[in-house]
Amino acid sequence: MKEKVSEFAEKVYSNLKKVPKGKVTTYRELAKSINSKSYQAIGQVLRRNPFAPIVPCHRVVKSNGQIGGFMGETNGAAVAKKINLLKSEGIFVKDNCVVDFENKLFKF
DNA sequence: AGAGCACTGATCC
DNA sequence: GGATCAGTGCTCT
Repeated sequence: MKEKVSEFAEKVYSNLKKVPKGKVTTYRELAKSINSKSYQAIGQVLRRNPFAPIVPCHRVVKSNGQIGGFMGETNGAAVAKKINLLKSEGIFVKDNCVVDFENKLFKF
């Protein structure tokens, strides 16, 4: 796979890295901040994530506070790990939903 | 060129 | 409240 990414992906990663620890963001806010309406494209790019350890893709959740997916799995061990990671950052997740999501939500 | 996707909003029941 | 349809832009095959 290529480590090169398009401008779109670059913006996504750039904005995502701006999210402070202990906070989460949504695909919607992220897409809007990069002037794009394609939320799926965000997921697509993050899924292929060429900067896996560099970009905190686990800090991105759905607009309703649900986890969404992780490493290509909408629900599974990968998601469980994502939840565990968030928990380490002070973000608790219950039933695939972020606890006190609105408070943890980071807005650009 | 075509299909798929880690989504969302609107619509329908 | 849940299920389904449509729209959307980008990546992969």
